[in-house]
Amino acid sequence: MVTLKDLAKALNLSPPTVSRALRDSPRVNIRTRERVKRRAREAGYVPNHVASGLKTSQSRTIGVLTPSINMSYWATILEGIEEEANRQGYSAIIGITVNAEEERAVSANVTSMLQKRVDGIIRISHFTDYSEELMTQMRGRGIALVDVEFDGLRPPTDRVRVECDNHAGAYEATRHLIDLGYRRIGRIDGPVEISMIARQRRTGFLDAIGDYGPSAPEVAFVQCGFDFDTGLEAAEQLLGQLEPPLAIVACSDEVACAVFRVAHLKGLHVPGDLSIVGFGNREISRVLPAPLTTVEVPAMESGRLAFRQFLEQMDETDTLPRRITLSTRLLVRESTGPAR
Amino acid sequence: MVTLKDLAKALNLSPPTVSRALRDSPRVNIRTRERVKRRAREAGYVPNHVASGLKTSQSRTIGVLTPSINMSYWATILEGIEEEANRQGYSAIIGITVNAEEERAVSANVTSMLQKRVDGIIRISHFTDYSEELMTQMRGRGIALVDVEFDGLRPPTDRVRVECDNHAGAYEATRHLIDLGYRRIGRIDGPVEISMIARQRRTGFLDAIGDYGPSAPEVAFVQCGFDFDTGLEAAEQLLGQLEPPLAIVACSDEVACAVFRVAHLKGLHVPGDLSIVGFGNREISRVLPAPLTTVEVPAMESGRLAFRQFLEQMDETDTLPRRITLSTRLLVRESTGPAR
DNA sequence: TTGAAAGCGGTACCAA
DNA sequence: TTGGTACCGCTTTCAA
Repeated sequence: MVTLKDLAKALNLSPPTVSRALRDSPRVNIRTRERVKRRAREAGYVPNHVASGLKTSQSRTIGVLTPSINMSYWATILEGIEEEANRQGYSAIIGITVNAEEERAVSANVTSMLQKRVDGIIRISHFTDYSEELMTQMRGRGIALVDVEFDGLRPPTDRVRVECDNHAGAYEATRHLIDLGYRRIGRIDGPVEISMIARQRRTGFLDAIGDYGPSAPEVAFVQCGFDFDTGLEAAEQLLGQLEPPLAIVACSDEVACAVFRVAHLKGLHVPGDLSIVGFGNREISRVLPAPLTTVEVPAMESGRLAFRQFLEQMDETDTLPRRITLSTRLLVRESTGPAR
Repeated sequence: MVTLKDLAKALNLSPPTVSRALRDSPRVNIRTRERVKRRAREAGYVPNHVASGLKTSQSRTIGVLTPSINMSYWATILEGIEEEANRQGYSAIIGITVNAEEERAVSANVTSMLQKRVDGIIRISHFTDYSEELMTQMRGRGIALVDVEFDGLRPPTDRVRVECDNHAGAYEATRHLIDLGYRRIGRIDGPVEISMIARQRRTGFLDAIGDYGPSAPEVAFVQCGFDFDTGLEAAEQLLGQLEPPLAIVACSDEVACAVFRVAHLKGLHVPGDLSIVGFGNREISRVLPAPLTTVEVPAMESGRLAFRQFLEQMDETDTLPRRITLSTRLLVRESTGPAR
């Protein structure tokens, strides 16, 4: 396995010179540079990033903490991070931090990332902040921190956050149904006791309703998680009422699917008998028998942006805390139609 | 930032002793060990894996090449790898290698992985093998190679492969429909010109039909990719026929969704007017208005297994090439019913 | 423009 | 059971 030293010997140069040449330093004669690079290529030399990282204390590696890589929303954010990181010559190591035991998982993963000397950590959709202990460690090591879609009730205000505009998204989705003429609208909320995102979406919904003043439609509320299974129960509650709503705003695409399913079981036609709006534009919403009207969130873009925020932090001497909110967009498809 | 040397000084010990103590070497007095470890904890010492990696030339990092992290099948495999890797104290760095330019993407990613001195590379669902150049590099560096769901027509026979039993899966799915009494079955094949998996599934289908001898049902074939969009066209072809089949075996869940969609547009009831079987048990198949009968493939398990195969290779002096095939299982849900 | 020496933070080897 | 020394592969002074 050829090393930089080997190269130097073969070329009759010193290691520092070869090192500089390989990095295109102007302090090396241009012809020497070419000679070195050609030789390196011929010899199949592969620079050892762990060695250079040791010296420079820059690993060109970031850690990414995510609740899952198997749900398209988070996975898409992850993909954005990954893509941008690779483009910039960084690698990402991923830690999966299942919600159930977020704290412990985070701690274990962060420890491992610290050992690998990551330059920064990006965290997707977490509920609780890092422990004080971890924060001390990370600050002491100058690790750049970015949060994407932080979902806890007390988001960290001293750092950089990237998120999408849940309020506006829910507002627009609701408005869409009202404009279609619905006078009685069902709302399936997310887990508002724990989730900031669920709250923002609810508020968006309520504000849309409120903005219609006295002519605002009547509202029926139920609540569940963001997932399909709890969504099923919520949908049954809502559609099991004596006079069920003819239009429903769900807190997520998964829950919208659940509504769809229950409607199907009850022989309700979508959108003829029931209009449904989801949230997220997950892949699934596009491939349903009747594609879902939903709120598109720029997940990939938010991942890319998060990485760029990390890079900026690396350059800055001190970072000013900030929050970046990405706009959403309503996608009208086939699950909503005019009220009869 | 406290280093091992700092610790040694503070404890009045030599660095080697501290190093051993931290790794629980029996060559260190048990009481010294405890003392060292306690002190390390108090001091907030975090071992530097990049330094130790430099010395031991073991990075405890693997590279994973995947076409996407955003489609549940591959993402699930990835999750399995990731999970098992973390459990064993490894990290994974991920390279996304879009099909369109697989070769170039692979090469760029592998180069970056080599620079990071990964101990091995696991590759998910690729069509073409590594270039000779890369193979030489990787062999020279003793990098352990594992393939999961290699999909090319000429799979590498000199390495370790993990895959699921596509043939048996398709066989069982087909048999299921025949047993339900269908006498005319539609088949939507995957991209058999390029994909081994598509071929295996087709063969499974054909063998199931063939095994019924003279009483075998009639068959109508169309073909597309594994994705929803091309599936749409295929489904239209099949269901647009004068006498369309009443049961369809699709090459993937995405394509099955497309069939569902087209059936919906034509006012066909599933499974009343049309039975559909998918392949993959992607999340989506579970949350459709009528959940899909499909073939479950143990994706998570195959990821875990792939990592374990990597670990075994690390231990072995020379690896014997092998192929490990995981069984599939038919999940009967609501998209199939008896023929009328 | 180039090179010598030192060191990044650990670990392996050998000696004590 | 412990310590001294060298070294992993590269980069950063500083001097030539």
